[in-house]
Amino acid sequence: MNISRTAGLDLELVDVGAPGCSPAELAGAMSAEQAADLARTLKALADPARLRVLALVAGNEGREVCVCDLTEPLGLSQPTVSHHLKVLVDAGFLAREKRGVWAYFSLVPGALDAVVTALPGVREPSPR
Amino acid sequence: MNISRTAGLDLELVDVGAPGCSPAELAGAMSAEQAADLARTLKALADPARLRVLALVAGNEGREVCVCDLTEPLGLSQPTVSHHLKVLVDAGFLAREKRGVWAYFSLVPGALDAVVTALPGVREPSPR
DNA sequence: GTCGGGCATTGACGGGTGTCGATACCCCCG
DNA sequence: CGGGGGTATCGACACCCGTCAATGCCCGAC
Repeated sequence: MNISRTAGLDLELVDVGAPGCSPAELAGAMSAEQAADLARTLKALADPARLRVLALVAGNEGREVCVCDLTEPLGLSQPTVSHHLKVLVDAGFLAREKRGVWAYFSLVPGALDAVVTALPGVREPSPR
Repeated sequence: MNISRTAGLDLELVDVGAPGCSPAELAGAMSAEQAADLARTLKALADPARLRVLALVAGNEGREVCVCDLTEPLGLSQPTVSHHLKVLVDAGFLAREKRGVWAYFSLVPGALDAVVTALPGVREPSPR
């Protein structure tokens, strides 16, 4: 869950010396590791159930949300919901706090914004 | 199996005092269609090769980019690159303009920003 | 200690996806 | 008109992913 990396988009020049269709080299390349990292994070978001989980948690910031609160609105079994929650926690979008028998989940502030900032060609979110 | 959402549910009578699953409905729900739609769009982004394609196209806004420009920096075969480009075009992120034998690709303005604003719990981008 | 219940993990299954080679398409140039 | 070259499509393969039932784990209640 290390998506709290510096979300600055550092562009690097790629060295394409071989002759292709155009002699000029392409700018704005994204490194393979950077792309794989971003893709992994986006894959965690690219699921209807997980998006709905995030929306539900985001819409109840004051009140904490546990697993059994989610199974019914999502229409999924408890193991499936638990699986999605684990994916979101591992991706750094949610925080799990286990109090007694219940597990409460909350949004990790700035996690979504970090993804947005890392996207190529997206305007920066409004500062502050 | 749980569509027993009887009308006239008392939204204000939320028993937040009791721990565990509260009987009240959660706020901030995202419709299933809305979630599926967003997820489909995000799946188009959640791939290292496609992210690199977007970065390459975004970094060369002035100059148009064709398929053969991308195969080498990506290290993928031409059919695979063509496939990824099709996915991005179908998702609305890229525009294809075929001039003669060559196919030139360019970013669709605002497509990425639209995704960002549809994300739950993300700040709005500055309208500049 | 024993029981009950909320949550996580496992195993299995079906469907989706990225990748490539081969091939078809199609437009420009001799 | 025929050939060449850039693209798109097809078929096949391996792999990953979402889902559930069954099961295990662990904490609080009695």
